[in-house]
Amino acid sequence: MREVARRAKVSVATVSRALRSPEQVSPATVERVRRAAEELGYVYNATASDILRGRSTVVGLVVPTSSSTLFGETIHGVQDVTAEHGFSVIQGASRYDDDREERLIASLLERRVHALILTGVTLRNEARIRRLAKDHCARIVVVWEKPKADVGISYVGFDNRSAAERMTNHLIGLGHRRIGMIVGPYSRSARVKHRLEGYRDALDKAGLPFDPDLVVERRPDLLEGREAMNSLMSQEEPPTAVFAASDLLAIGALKAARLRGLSVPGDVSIAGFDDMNFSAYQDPPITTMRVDAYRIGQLAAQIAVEPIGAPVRNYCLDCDLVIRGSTGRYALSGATDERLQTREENSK
Amino acid sequence: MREVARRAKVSVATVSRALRSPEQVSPATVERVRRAAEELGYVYNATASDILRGRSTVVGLVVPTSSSTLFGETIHGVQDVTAEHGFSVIQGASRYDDDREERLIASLLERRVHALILTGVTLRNEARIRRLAKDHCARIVVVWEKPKADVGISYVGFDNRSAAERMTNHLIGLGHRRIGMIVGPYSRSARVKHRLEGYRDALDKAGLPFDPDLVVERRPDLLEGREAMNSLMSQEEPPTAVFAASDLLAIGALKAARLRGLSVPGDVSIAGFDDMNFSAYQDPPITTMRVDAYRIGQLAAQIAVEPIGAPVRNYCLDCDLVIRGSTGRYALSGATDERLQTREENSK
DNA sequence: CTGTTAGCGCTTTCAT
DNA sequence: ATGAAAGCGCTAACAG
Repeated sequence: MREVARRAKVSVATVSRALRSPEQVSPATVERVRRAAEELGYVYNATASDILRGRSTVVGLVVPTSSSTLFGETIHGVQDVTAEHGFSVIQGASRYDDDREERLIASLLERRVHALILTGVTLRNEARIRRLAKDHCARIVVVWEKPKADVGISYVGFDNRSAAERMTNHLIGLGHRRIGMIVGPYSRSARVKHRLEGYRDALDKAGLPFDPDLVVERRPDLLEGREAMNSLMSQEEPPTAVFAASDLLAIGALKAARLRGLSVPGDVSIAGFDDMNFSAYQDPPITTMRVDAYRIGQLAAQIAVEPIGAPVRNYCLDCDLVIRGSTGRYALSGATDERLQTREENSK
Repeated sequence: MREVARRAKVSVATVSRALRSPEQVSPATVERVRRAAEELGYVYNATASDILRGRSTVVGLVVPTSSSTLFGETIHGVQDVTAEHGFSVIQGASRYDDDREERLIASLLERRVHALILTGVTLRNEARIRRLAKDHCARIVVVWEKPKADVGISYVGFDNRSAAERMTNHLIGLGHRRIGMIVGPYSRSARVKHRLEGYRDALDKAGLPFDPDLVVERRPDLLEGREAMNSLMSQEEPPTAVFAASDLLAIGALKAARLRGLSVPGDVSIAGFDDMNFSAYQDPPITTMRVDAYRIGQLAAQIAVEPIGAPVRNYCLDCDLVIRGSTGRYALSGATDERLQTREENSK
């Protein structure tokens, strides 16, 4: 900038003004400065500006994994809105690891992010986050989850408990009485814990017994879904329907069913959660709970870019039950056997 | 920091030293400073440090989309390696849009990133990037692509052309003579263009005619894959095998085949590219070309964190042909008809 | 309209 | 081992 000033024969202050608020400077000077900057290949230093003005135009975003089409939509939502406001996004993936998440948050704070968008709150980090919010040094937004109402933190989420209850009710309504559940790490993530609670509530209200053997906790990925399904279906009295708390697990479960020669939904129904883009493309397409991941990102970013003192905001979004081919009535067996055989021929 | 200094009754310089290089300070003072910092809830400001030292510990990463399990792996690779070196990652998604990409790169440069990791080079931005590399203001790494050798830019990629040629040869080897191709935006992305070239080369070498009607250009997503397949199979003389230049397109194509009552690979073979985690979970599992996306990210990050003056480095990785159930010999029809019918019953 | 000056939070000589 | 002072690239307040 100094060089630009010298070349344009003005002071650095004028250069700054010409570039950032041209209306304060005479057109001729603006033009001269612009040309000088151009010729020297000068690029503005946003960091220096931030530091001087004691603010920051970066937001930090922590997701469980970057390798998910779902959180990817949230990321896009965040990027689109922040970009409009001239913010950049530093992103990190916790990979479902507490230590990594902690290090990530620490490094984001050292970068002096204006806001922190966190996907969920782990039990371990909850206290810490609350302290951060207190210190008012950064805005905090929790997404994909609706924390207990009294926390005083902004969030953009939906009611995981009631959504899971609705899905379970769908299966109960189809006549299923033994319903298995495959869940992510509920001991770590409130989001997942609430889904499990919704499942239990639905069973309770329908007067069905809760059988802990029917609940399997796994890391949310395809292979784990497959293994979980195998372990469920190997039981003495296997479930007739399985509710996977994420579509990733559901797709894995579907694969396991296929390899075992089970027809879906003829022999066993499978339901997912999230409505990932892939879910409609499975065979059969997967019944799931649609969540507007992009919208979550947009709203979170809107909250994030507000000034530090702005009020806490909460959005609780709706989600939609999307009924597709992977769930069906219990016990219309009979024709199943024959279908089963050809099925095995078809699949690898 | 000033406050910490006051509380510990030392100068700011000592605070800095005590925190960053404790060996230069007496243990007692270090302890006093540490405690003071703790009590005041002081957090280090990495940005200020960067600006003073005239360097930067942030790298910029531009991917086509954040919503892809594949680029997600690359992102993880980058994050893991950069984190080890104390760098943060500002990430953006171009969404296959030139303007957005340009704005993104501009904003990253204003943040004074130490390095820029770019997924591919668009024709439009190639000149610009070359200029950036010349200016030596940031390290540039191109990933997922092997640019023309003479460019003088670091890259971590693989030979898209020869990989596509191998896949096409696989199909030819199975007896296919009419092979369709569904490609991403090859007019924009060299990566995609090379895949198309590989396909053509394979046809040429096998003495098969190139029929432009058999090549469909689409945005790489599921729905477009489905539509592309429909348009290919509606032709008067449809292909007996389809090579989709990404697994996303292949999965979409598979869905289209299913809905049309076509058996895969009985009636038509489908091959993909990338080996996304979902591909093995389709029915039938998809034959594809495996790319080590995580490794690409790791290597790119290693190059990125090197000092500005460090040499240009190039890595050309291998990829593996993974043969699964979606490709098969041409013309073993006959049994197909009957299979077809049950298939229609099964799928929704 | 433009220049001068002070200073953001930190690190690094250079003294002591 | 510690402190004083200069300065990174930029902007805001104040003068002119």
